[in-house]
Amino acid sequence: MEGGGRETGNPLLFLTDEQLRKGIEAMFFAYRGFTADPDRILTDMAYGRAHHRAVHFIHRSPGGTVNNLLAILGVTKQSLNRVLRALMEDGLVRSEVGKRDKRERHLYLTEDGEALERKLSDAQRDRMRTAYRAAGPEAVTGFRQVLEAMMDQDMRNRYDALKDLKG
Amino acid sequence: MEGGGRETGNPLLFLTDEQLRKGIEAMFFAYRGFTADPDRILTDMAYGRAHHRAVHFIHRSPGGTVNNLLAILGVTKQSLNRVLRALMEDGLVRSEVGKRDKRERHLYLTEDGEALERKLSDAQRDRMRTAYRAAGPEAVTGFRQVLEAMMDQDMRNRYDALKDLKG
DNA sequence: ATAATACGTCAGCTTTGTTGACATTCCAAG
DNA sequence: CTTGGAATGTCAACAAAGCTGACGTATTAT
Repeated sequence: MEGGGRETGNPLLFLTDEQLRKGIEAMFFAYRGFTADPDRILTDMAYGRAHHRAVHFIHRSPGGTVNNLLAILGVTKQSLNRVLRALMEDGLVRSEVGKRDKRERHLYLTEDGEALERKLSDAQRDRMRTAYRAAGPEAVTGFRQVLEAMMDQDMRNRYDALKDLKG
Repeated sequence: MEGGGRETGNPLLFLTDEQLRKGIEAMFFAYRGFTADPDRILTDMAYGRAHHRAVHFIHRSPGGTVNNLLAILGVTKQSLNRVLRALMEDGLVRSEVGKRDKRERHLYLTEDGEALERKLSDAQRDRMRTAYRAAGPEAVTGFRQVLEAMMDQDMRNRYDALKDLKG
């Protein structure tokens, strides 16, 4: 019984398949909650998660180029273009031709775009805040540590690049 | 400056918008990593994430009914049916007419289905294990606490129901 | 001059979700 | 025993959001 413990008083009990499975399922169900509030807001206005992501990251690095955003999101330009076109037609995003390099388009949120971003991130932050508060500061540190260790290297790079912008 | 701190030596610094934003972005990028390995395996065999989820939860509660699975996954029966049909045609899932209630179909993985499940969950567990090991046991506790606090109530119920099966 | 880059766009395909409608089978209550 | 409702399956049609491939057009770099 207690199969596979290499040492007595095993300090690695948190690495059992049971523990890992619980982590996997927690991740699955929690991600649902994580996206639930924005999803509700977005479907009311004929947008989806893709629009949310675009709006979020344009807000995060205003003036970024299309290629830049493409790299962060990891989708094809055709897919992103469809989303950006809709957002620009609806006046939530505007693009400026680059000064140094006129091939580039720099992306910005309009006032309306910022308003939507605030609405979405308020909802998502509220949930996050509630969860953080319930779990406590030490749990939050652990939460972030595990998530960061779970990223692919290139995801980690994208995440770190964003972190450097302000914080 | 340091806007909005209600107390000096504020013990709630982990609840700043900056901290929350980092958590949100960490969640976004980490979920990519979380699904990356299974996704790679699945596209090689013309399956997608939906098939993975079905296989996972059938494995978790063998003999569960279609309705049961529907409740866990939170999709329409039409959507699930398409996935289940493919899995059954390919001999990975079998369904048994209920003994007590013959309207119900009880779902099981075949040997091939179990083999696929193992392949997928091995990949996912490997990543989880690496992340857990890197972060350490205390971080793992915090990770789970925050995730659980982030779930909607009904997600939490589904999660807890699965937990009770074995662990 | 020519090649490469950044961007946009057309067309077509896939996965996975959605509604709505309808048939079948079966349990249970009247 | 009939009938209502539950559980299931299936058809059709559609949408969101991803993909590939091809092509055009500025613009910059070599």
